[in-house]
Amino acid sequence: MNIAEMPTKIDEDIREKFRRSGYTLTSQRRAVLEALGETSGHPSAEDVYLIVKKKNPRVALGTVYQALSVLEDIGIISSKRWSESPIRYDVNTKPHLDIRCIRCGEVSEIPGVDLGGLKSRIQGSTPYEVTSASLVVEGICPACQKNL
Amino acid sequence: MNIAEMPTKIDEDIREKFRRSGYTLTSQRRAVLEALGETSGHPSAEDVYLIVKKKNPRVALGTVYQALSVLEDIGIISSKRWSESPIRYDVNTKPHLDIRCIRCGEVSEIPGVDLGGLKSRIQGSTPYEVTSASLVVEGICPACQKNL
DNA sequence: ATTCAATCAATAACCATTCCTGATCCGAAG
DNA sequence: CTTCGGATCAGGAATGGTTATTGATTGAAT
Repeated sequence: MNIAEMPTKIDEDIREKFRRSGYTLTSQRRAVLEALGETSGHPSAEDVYLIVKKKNPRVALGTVYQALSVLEDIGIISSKRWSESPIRYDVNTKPHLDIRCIRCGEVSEIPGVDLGGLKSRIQGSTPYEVTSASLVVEGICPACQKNL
Repeated sequence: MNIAEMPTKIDEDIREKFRRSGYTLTSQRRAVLEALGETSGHPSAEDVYLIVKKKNPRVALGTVYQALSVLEDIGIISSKRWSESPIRYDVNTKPHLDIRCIRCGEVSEIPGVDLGGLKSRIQGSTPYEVTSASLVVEGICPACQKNL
């Protein structure tokens, strides 16, 4: 597998999703997506804005919000909310668990927890039509545990 | 069991929690708590404010927020957050599931779902010290399903 | 009754996010 | 390659829930 192929493959995937959705793949939206891919963590809209601004100082914060909303709408990225924090974005769109440190704010993934059937188990106990069920997890990261 | 005893019993419980916490049980805080008890639903701070205002038009919205924060701090009430909604308050402090209708905003409890061991199961998969794990559930209520 | 900290009412400030407007871009059709 | 119209953009104002500030008021312990 040629490493140089990867970006092209990803591009094809993304282009396809944009085409099907009717949205246009603009340079700003591509820049937002790239910024999201560059960060190891789970950045906020503001974080993404600051990264994008380095290469294109003219982008507006509102544009970043709008781009993130479009990217999420077509299923290229996902978002999660915690109290005391702006919305965090993630290139991982598969159902998974993320935990946020209540001291330093860092978010990281928790692998290996089975979330299967959560929504359907809930659906069995309510007359509502369940559209989403997500787990919000908070804690104290190893670094902050040490620094008291 | 004398029905007239109930309010007194509740009062004792609450008085005790206030005394232990060091906060003072003021008329405003009592009014906020009573307002919460009167509503069948899961009111927002604003909802509570409007109810309290009927009997005491001089209370300030900020006072309601502060009272709710104190009541939650000492474990008399609980709160939950959904996107697209202000924080909702509840006199039920036991772990339980609530679902919010994404059409009309109504919140109601989902009984009969076992949440046991959720936190500890997560704790087993992360080096973080897990402090909270809560489920945010959204859906469409029966009434809104009918009205298209 | 007095006192001092806690609480209050009123209002300003905050912050993440959304909305608005006129300018700009971009792709489809000639 | 040009034209055209709708989508998108930059910049900035507006929004809405919540928190912070301040001087006045309350109330529990002397």
